[in-house]
Amino acid sequence: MVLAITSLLSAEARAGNKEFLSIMVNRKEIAERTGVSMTVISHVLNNTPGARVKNETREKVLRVARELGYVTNALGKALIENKIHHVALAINCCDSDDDQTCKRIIAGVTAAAAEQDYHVLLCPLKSRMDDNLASDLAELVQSRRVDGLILNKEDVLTAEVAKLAAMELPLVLINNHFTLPIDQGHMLDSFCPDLFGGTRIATNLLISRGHRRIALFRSENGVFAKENHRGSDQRRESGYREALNAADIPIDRDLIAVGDFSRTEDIEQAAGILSQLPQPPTAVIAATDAIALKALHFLRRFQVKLAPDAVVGGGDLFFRRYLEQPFHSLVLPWERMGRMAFEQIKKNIDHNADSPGTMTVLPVTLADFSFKELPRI
Amino acid sequence: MVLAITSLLSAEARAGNKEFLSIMVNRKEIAERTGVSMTVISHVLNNTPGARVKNETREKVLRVARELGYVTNALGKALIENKIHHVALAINCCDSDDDQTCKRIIAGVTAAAAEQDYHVLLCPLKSRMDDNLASDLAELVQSRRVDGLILNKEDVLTAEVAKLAAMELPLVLINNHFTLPIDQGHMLDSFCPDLFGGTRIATNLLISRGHRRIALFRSENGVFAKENHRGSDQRRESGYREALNAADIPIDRDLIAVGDFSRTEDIEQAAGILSQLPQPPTAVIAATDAIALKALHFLRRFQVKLAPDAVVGGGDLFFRRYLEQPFHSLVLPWERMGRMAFEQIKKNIDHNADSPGTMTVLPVTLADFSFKELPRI
DNA sequence: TTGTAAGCGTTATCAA
DNA sequence: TTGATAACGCTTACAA
Repeated sequence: MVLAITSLLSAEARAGNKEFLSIMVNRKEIAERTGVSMTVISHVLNNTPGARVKNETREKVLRVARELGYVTNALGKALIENKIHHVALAINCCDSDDDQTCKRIIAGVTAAAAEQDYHVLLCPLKSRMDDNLASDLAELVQSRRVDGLILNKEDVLTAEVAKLAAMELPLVLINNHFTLPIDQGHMLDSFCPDLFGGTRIATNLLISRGHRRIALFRSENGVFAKENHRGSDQRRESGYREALNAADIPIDRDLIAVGDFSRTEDIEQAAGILSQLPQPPTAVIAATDAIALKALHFLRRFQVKLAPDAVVGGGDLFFRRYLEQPFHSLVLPWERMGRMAFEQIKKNIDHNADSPGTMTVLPVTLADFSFKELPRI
Repeated sequence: MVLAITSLLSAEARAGNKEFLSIMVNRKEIAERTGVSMTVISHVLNNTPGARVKNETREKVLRVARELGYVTNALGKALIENKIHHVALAINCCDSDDDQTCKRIIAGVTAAAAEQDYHVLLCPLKSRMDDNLASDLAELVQSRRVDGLILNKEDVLTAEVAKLAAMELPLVLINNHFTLPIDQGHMLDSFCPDLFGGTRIATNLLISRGHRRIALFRSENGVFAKENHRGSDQRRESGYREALNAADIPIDRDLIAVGDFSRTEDIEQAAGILSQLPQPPTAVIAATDAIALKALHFLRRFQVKLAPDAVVGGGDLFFRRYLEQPFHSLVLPWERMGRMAFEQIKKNIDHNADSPGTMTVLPVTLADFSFKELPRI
């Protein structure tokens, strides 16, 4: 049931309105009204550096342009300059709707773009569906709708990225490092959070609180994990191991839960297994606050109770502060990565001589959060 | 600290690569290789209805186009058709980062747009800052970067929307009904959730569980609330009152908490006041799950304990199911609204004769969620 | 069935 | 300091 109310206003009453298209002004009109040529008008409106225009003429043009409400047609301009000042941001917004990653990356990219008079075209991606990813995205550039691509997809097939890379179009990756085998040496600009360092920090925190049985919820991305040895969850596990090793705590494989934790069932199952261990964990590290919350929930149901500060999630989602059992979280620098990704693509667009390609790893920190603020009840 | 690794690959090794721009093919090239005129090529590539092209010619053109990897330049086409097949979605993504509204609207709009070969330009809005909103958005259309505008902003100044409306450009509103005074009769296409009905449902649910002291957290939007009598929180309060009246429960103004609940402090303060009442509430209704969670948190600190099913939030955020004290939530039809908004703007763009304008109210439902699944611990 | 040519709104080259 | 004129890549009368 949808309630719709239609305005009763008669067609005649609105008849005087011109269509918006018909009131759109072009430079020919300015030329006619000012008696100035297109060339000069162009110089005035673009403030062409090094073009001398008599002050009187300039002001006349500007005045008429303002009077007519003239706005430059970006398409005409783009056609000749071969730059429309748009970039595409390809990102998955729909799935795993329980975090803020996508919003924060979008915020970073659009903010940086706005500062340089760029606009952002949004291409929603489906999780783990790469059918025509490369060609769909390439087409956006080839049709000149955008000048370059920012691709945020962790679990993209290497072959698809390779296709894009081969096209030599302005491209920047987020959450995905792309490197061809060392002897071919091609590298794409990319930005990733330092999940190794972040997880080490998280693990160290828990160790410093006296925990020795720390469970790690670590995703397994199937085919993607197999072909990419630098997969994000591998990096997480390395950080975890590094911290335990440094503290001389033996690694117990049973504490490392592996599954597709975008599926709640997998979290429940992992929690069940952990709870059955002879010595269940006393602390938990999870990739996201969503996984942490669910893990905590299911562990509770399986009678495993953790201290409120014995959990570290990721993403610093607001809700973790207002739980009866609040927990720690890693701050992932999504906005900053978005900003940097735009700034890099802008460079690639401007000097389209291809640069060497840089892979950038950004620091992950522990969210500050005092548990004293929130006494347990 | 940012760790950056630059590829060691020498410039020479990559020297053979052509710039992507130089490999871009145009129709002149197809014409040369096939010996066919631009006209025919155009007919073939566009499948112009009612154009007869010899099959042999058609296949030759298609083959060469494919061989060359030809992609139509959308700018050239748009310049002449005066349609670029882009729409702008103006929406606030950054602030109040604790809900999914923005993501879900984006998902709806982009999905519907993709079905009709449209692309979406994202314009991030700042909360309550309307400086040049109308002229900034209008400029997107006037510069022909987009064919129309979808504006999602609840607390926009009426004057700014009126400016946009006056320009008669393709425009659709989400979360904002715009109506000029009845004698002027102008109405814009708009889509809103039925917050009146939704809140009535929520209130009825709590009444049916035996609650008679139901607190309502209802936002006050300052200047916007004053100038707009149909503000969303007014509609919420009406639904609440309607349900109580129908059940013959007297309305106690003390139970209606008013504040700017995007600020956590306001929630804390409201919870404090509610807890001091001679008869504190036994149930709570809040606009969003985020507010509900925080309200619950602070009420708990003020020693007010509610039953797990005595709270109704909004937005059906995942976390509410995994709390020690899970709660109900209203499902707001954001994707659907996004879809409908796109479909409407598409119509407005195509038949740009202006239509009467329709305001559409979409049903809000109670999220299904069985508390039996989750025994209290 | 195919081709010629004008035009969409801009910038750029070159001359005046 | 200004102005013709030719691009840019495409569509579309109109002609052949």
